[in-house]
Amino acid sequence: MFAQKVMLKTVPPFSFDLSAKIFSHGDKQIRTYEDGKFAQLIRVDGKLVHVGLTSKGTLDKPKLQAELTSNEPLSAAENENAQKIINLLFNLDFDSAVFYKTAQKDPIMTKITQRLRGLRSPTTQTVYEALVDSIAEQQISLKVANSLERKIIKKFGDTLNVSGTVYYEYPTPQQIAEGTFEELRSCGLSQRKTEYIHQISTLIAEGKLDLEKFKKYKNPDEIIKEMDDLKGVGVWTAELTMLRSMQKWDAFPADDLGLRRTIANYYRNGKKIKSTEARKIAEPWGKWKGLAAYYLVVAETLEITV
DNA sequence: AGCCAGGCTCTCG
DNA sequence: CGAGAGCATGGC
Repeated sequence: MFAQKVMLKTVPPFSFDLSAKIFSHGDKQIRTYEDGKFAQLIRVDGKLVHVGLTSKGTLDKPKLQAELTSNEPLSAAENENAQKIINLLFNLDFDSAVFYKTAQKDPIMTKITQRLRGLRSPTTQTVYEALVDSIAEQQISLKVANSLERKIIKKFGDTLNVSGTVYYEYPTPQQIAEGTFEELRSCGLSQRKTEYIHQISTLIAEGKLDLEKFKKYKNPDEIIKEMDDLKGVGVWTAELTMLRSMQKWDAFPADDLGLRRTIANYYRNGKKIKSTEARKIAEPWGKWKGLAAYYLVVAETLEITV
C-alpha cells in the first residue's frame, strides 16, 4: 500500500464537520464519518484510491488534509486528479457568499443558513451514480432506498482493503451491465427499476449514452428534457440527479413529497402544500433553489427550529 | 396487519 | 388523452 498526504484549499466558510456528517453513508464500508475522519473510495483514472479526510482548520480558515492510499503509487497527474475529485465531492471551491446574501430576502432561510453556515452540498463522482440512486429512490422511503443502494454497491462494486477494512467503490455502468438481470433484481429492486437501471447501464457501456455531457449544458430544462427520454426517468429523477451530480443548484424538485413536507413544516406550520405553492415559497431563493432546499432538509434532519 | 413511502410506466376506457 | 393499477421493502 502506498499512502501520501496532501492539503486541500477550500473557500471559506466551510464546515467540514457538518458537511461530512450529512454526506456520510450508514455503511462503514461505503462512506463514513467517524471521530472527525471522513473516508470513502474514489476512482482516479481507473485506479482505486482510499481517501481519508480530516479538518486542520476552522470554519473561516478552513484547511483539509487528505490521506490518499492505493495499491500502486500515484503519479503526479493522478494525485492532481484525486484532489480534483475530492474538491468535487465537497464542492470545496464553491463560494457560498452570494447564496447566503440571496437567502436574506427570506427570514426563515436567513436563520437556516446562519445555523448551517459552511454546509456544502455534496456532488457524486459520476452522474451515473446519482442517477441510479435517484431511480432507486423513486416512490419508496429513503430508508428502503438506502438499503437497496447498499446492496447494489456491495454486489457489483470494486473493493480495496485498507488496513484490514474492505471498502466499496460505486459500481461502474459496465459492471452492472455485465451482471445478470437477476443479480440486480436480487438487490431488492422492483422488476421495473431493475429494467431501467440495467438498460441505462448497458447504453452507457455500449457508448450509446453519455451522462457526463449534461454537466456542460447551460439550460437545466434542456437536461430535464433529454433525461426524461430515458426509460424510468421523469422530471423528478432528472432534477434530483442534477442537484446531486452536476452542481446545478437552481434545479428545484417541487414535486418531491419529502421536500414539500419539509417546506410545509418550516413555512406553513406543517399544513400540506402543493407544488405550485412550494415554487412560490422558493422564489426568493433565486438561482439556488435546490441548494436552499438541501439546507432545509438538512435543518430538518438536525431538528433545527427557526 | 396493512398502509404508506422524495415516481414512473403501462394499460385501459 | 386522463385516470388508475402495480411495484419492492422497511417502518409505523
